[in-house]
Amino acid sequence: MTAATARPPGSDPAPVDEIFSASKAEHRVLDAARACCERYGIDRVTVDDIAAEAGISRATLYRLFPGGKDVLFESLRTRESLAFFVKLRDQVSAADDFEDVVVSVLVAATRALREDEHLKITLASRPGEVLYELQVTDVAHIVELATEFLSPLVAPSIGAARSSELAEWLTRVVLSYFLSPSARVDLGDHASAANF
Amino acid sequence: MTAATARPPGSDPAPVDEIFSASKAEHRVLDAARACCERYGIDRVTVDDIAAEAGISRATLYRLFPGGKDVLFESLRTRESLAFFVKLRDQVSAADDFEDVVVSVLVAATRALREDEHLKITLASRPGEVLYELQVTDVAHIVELATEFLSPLVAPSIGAARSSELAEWLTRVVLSYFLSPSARVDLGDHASAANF
DNA sequence: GACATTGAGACGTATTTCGTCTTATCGTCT
DNA sequence: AGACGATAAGACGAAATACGTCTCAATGTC
Repeated sequence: MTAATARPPGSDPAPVDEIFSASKAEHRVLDAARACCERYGIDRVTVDDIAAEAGISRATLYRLFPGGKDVLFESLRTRESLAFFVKLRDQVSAADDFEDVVVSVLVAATRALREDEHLKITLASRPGEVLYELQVTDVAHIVELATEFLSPLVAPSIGAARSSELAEWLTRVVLSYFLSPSARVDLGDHASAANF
Repeated sequence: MTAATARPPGSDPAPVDEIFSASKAEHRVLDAARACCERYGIDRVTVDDIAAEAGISRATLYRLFPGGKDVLFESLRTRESLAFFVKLRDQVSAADDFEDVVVSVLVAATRALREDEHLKITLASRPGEVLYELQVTDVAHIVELATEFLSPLVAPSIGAARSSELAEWLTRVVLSYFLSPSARVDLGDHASAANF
C-alpha cells in the first residue's frame, strides 16, 4: 500500500501484482470468492462455497488463508481495491494539465464505481445497507486508501506538496456524488464534470 | 389440482386463481419469496428475508402459512407450477389438429422452461445440482403433475381415452430434451420440433 | 522410499435460523 | 370511550448450519 507513494514521482507505475502479491492458487480462491459473492451476496457466502467453487478442499483454503474467512475477505477487498485504482490510474494517465487530471479522475472514478461490481464485493450485499454502512463506518477508510493512491497520480500537475489535499478532495467529491447523486451534476459525464 | 381434470372437456379453461386460491397478503408473501429466491438462491433464503421483503413481521408470515418455510415453499411451487401450465395452455390453445397440438406443446413448453425463472424457484439453486436432483428425485412428481394438467389440453385432438398417455409422453420428451439437450433436435425450434 | 501437498471428513464451538410465544401498538367497530 | 382483531417487535429454546482445527489417507515429487 505504501509502495505506491514511496515510488519516486515520474517512475513507471507499478503493476497490480507488484503491490498485491498472491500465488496462482490464492488468486483462484479469491476469484472463487468473488464469484460466490456475486451469486449469493457477501453475507450469504460460506467457506465451503468458496472452496467448492475454487475446486479445492476446505483444508487447503485454510492453509492458503490462515485465519479463515476474515483474512480471505480482507485479502479480496485489498486486491479488488487495488485493481480498481490501477484501472483508474491507467484511464487518467493521458491527462497532464491540472484541470484535465481533475476532470478525468472525477469522471473515470464515477463511471468505474457505477459499472464495476467492485462495491458489491468490497462492501455488503444489500443496496440499502451498503450505502448506510459505507457512509457511517467505512467512509474514513476509503477516503484514506483512495487519497493515498490518488496522490502520486495528481502530484505531477499540482506538485507533491498539495497532492494529498487534492487527492482527498477528489475522493470526497466522487464518493459524495456517487452515494447521493445530484440532479444537477453528473460526474459520469465529461462535460458536466468539467463544468462543475 | 384435480379441478382442472374434473372439468368437462370443451368448457372454458379455468383461470389460475380458480385453481390456486390465495389472499392478496399470501400472494405478496409468495412474490417476496420468489424475489428472495432469485436474489440468494432457494437454499439461502431465510424466513426473515421473506418477511422483510414482503413488509410483514415473521409472526404474520407464520399466521399466513402455518407450518412455516416448508408450507410456504410448497405453496410457492404449486402456484408457480400452475402459472406455468396455464401460460402453456394459453399458448397452445390455437392449435387444434393432432400434430399441431403436439408440436405446439413441445415448442412452447421447451421455450418456457428455457426462459422462465420457474425452475430456479421450483427447484434448487445451483445449476449442477438442479439437474441432478431433478432427474433423480422429482422427475416422477413432475411427470405426474404435468401429465394431469396436459391431458385435457390434448384430449380434443386424440380423444379422452389416450390423452393421458400422450400427455405423459409429451412431458417425458420435453423434460428429457430440456435436461440433456440434443445436438440434433431443438424442441425450442418449431420446424425442428415438427420434423422430430 | 522419504517428503510435501492435498482431499475428505470428524470434531467441538459459535453462530444462525426456525417456529412458538408474549407483549405492546395500531386501527376499526360499536 | 372501550372492546376487539390484527399486526410488529422481539424473547425464547431447539434445531440446523457454519466455522476453524485436526487427523488420516491418497497422491504426487524428488
